[in-house]
Amino acid sequence: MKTPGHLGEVMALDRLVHEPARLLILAVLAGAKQVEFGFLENMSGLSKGNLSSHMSKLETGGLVAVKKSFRGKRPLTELSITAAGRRALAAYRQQLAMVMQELPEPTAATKRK
Amino acid sequence: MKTPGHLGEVMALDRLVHEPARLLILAVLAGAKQVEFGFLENMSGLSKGNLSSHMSKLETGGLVAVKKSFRGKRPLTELSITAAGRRALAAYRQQLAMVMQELPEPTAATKRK
DNA sequence: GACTCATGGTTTGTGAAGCAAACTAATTTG
DNA sequence: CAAATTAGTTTGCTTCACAAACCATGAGTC
Repeated sequence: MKTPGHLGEVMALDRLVHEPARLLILAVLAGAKQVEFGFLENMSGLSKGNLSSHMSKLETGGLVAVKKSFRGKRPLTELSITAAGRRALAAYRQQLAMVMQELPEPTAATKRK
Repeated sequence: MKTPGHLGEVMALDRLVHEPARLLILAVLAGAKQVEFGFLENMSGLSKGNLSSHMSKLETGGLVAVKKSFRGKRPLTELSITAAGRRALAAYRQQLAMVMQELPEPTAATKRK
């Protein structure tokens, strides 16, 4: 037996995108051409360390491009979303939409404080 | 600086619910009073082992109640969602809805095959 | 010039998580 | 009675996410 409706889609969610910290990063990147590391750090509340490691995973997965350069004499890391990243995000969004259709609306029983 | 809109909500998602396998379990349980272990196993495609461990986590978290008995001479494990489980699922659903508002709609650039 | 502090990250360490495979135990079947 | 099925649990392995430590450069400042 298989799961009814589109609920089974939930098992196919892309874990690289599904992780909250990375989903946040991707969503921010989707709204800009290029974003600095430090901006993302402030925006997300992630520590530099965690941001760095999530960034590397997204880069390895090909969802994000990382460009390292210098601003004056200081290092500057900028991130941008790739075409594959946009596709992955769109696919994730779509699967999520189907999953949400199957989740029950809050009822009177669940609404009480 | 904080993240704009409701995007920051993504970092507050309940990890116990966010895990796909458990979300699937909760969604199924939300649609029935009581469900047998074996039914859930078939429905989800999870191995008994994985199902057992996710079940334990949900039980420990108080989102699910587990009732062990016998059917004839064989063990029978039945799961049901608790009130806390329904609330957690509803809260998750709601946060997810806010996150999805912020995710970009697929555009022409991402739509091509 | 030696110290300290800030900037911009990367590396390392650790506890927890998810999954597959092995195991337990009872029962039914050949 | 041996083999296979049912119904789960336990164990072991690999990966993960996060925090803390670390590294390198630059800018005061005494």
